Amino acid sequence: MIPPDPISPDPISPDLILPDWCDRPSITVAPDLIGCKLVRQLPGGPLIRSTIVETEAYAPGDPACHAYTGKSKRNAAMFGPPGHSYVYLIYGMYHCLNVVTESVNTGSAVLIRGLELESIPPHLSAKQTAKPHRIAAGPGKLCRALEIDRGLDGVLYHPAQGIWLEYRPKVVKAKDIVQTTRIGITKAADRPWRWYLKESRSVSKKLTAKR
DNA sequence: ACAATGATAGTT
DNA sequence: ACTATCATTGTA
Repeated sequence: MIPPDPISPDPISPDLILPDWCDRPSITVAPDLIGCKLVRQLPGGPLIRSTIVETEAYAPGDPACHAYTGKSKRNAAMFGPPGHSYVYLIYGMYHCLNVVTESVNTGSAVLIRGLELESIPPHLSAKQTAKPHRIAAGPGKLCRALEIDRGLDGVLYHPAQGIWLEYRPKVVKAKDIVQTTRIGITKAADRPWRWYLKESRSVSKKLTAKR
């Protein structure tokens, strides 16, 4: 299918994840994104390549989903075409990055919660001393590391936008992925719509909070 | 356990 | 206009 954007057709890049692949239920796309690459080209800065190690699905009819009560200024991108971003500000200080799933006007997305950076970019080298593998462990932290804010809300995942997705470079087996309940929500907290790479040290939290 | 910090959505 | 809430994080 053709991306509904006025973006010039890109050179043959078989690794690039396109909107059509995201046009499926978030509960299917979320585990499929584990092991895929998120790449960020900072404007006038470094190229940051990373592996997605933790995701959560937010679905139509899901009380925890921002789209649950309908379209608004904040969540408009969720109702847009798949394969685009949805970025929002949370707690007044952190941003969260999503991949919009399913067709226009559906209102579903996958929250990216953890990234493993392939290397530490220069602008983060000061923080490198502590725990480099934790720099993008958590939805707020990864947006800070990749300089993602609402300016990137609703853009197509594509090199031309400075942010894109690539397919898994190698197979990820089901037994290497853990499925648990989602973090930080009160509504529909029992739905097991969070996935993470078992072996990764860049997962925000390994176990779901009890009680 | 809790403060930081501001936009959002629902209520007067 | 007012206010409770919030898909978080770092520090105590």
